[in-house]
Amino acid sequence: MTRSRDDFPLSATQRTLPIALLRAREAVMERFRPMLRDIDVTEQQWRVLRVVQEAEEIDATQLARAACVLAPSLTRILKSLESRGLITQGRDKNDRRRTLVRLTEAGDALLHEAGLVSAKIYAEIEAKLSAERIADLLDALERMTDDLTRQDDAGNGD
Amino acid sequence: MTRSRDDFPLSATQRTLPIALLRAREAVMERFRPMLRDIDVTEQQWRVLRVVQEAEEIDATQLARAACVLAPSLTRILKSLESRGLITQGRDKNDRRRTLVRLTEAGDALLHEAGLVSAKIYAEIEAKLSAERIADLLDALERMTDDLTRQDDAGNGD
DNA sequence: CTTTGACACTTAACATGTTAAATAATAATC
DNA sequence: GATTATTATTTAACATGTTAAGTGTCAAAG
Repeated sequence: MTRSRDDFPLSATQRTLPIALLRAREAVMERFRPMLRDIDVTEQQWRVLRVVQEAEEIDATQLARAACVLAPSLTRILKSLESRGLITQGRDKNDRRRTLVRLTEAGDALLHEAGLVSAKIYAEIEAKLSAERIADLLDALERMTDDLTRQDDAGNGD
Repeated sequence: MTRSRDDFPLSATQRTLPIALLRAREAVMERFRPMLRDIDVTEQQWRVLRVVQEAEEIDATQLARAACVLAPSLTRILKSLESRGLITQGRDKNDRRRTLVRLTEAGDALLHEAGLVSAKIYAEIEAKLSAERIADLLDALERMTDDLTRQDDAGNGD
């Protein structure tokens, strides 16, 4: 008799932004995990690959920011992806501190294949929630992120 | 002229639920991290402690679900919290497979102190975003989580 | 009562999160 | 140009995420 996956009472802790955001993200990611597992790529590696793909070439700092991974994690991820032949790392000739990352042909091929599946999954989610609801939610999330990140403690007019 | 921390172009990857939810959560948690660091408790440990506090006594499975941590993580977290004297673990006498977790007095005291700071931070967030916006967002997130988690594949009535 | 299966953790192994410290290269200053 | 500060990345150490396999307990059959 499966009692449903979440039968804990919705107490105060559950009605908070950190938990709600975490649970919502889990619900979404659950649908992508099988695909990621198929191509043997972790969530974080996938985000990194996607950002590199979109940027053609990108340095590690911007990559870390866009893919939402910390620098130490990115170091390990890039090492792993490079050893798998999916990306290449090179030094910026103008600033040799910077690492420039590019997708290899193998990496591009992998993303092309998986991208189709990913798009399909996203379409399924859209079909279930409606594109409008998703757009509204994305807007609200973006606004909140922006409002919280902005450090305009001053006039606080807004 | 601070160019703001995130000046990467809002490309397609950024406009997706997984990334938007991740970034939003980061923006929120950023405000709580100093407090957590003060009391030397990680995010996950904090969630576990909060859930235990609300439940008085709770078994590990429900605890893991409510605190959004996986069973293997919970095992380590409980071991750590127990060694710090914040919680106690006991066996359910009716079902000795189950671990029952309770807060110690020290744990209760810690949560009482930190809870005040936490509430204050949450109030600051509410002041910045408005309680209504947060409530609406929580509703939207809960609905989405529910809609995505529900396995309503037509007939298949559970 | 024994066997089988299901359930509740626990352990193991690897990847990542997180913080602090270390390296290397650039930029600023004297 | 040498010193200092800053920036970009890496390394280290510990905690957690994630999956798979292992262990002990309960429950249903035989």
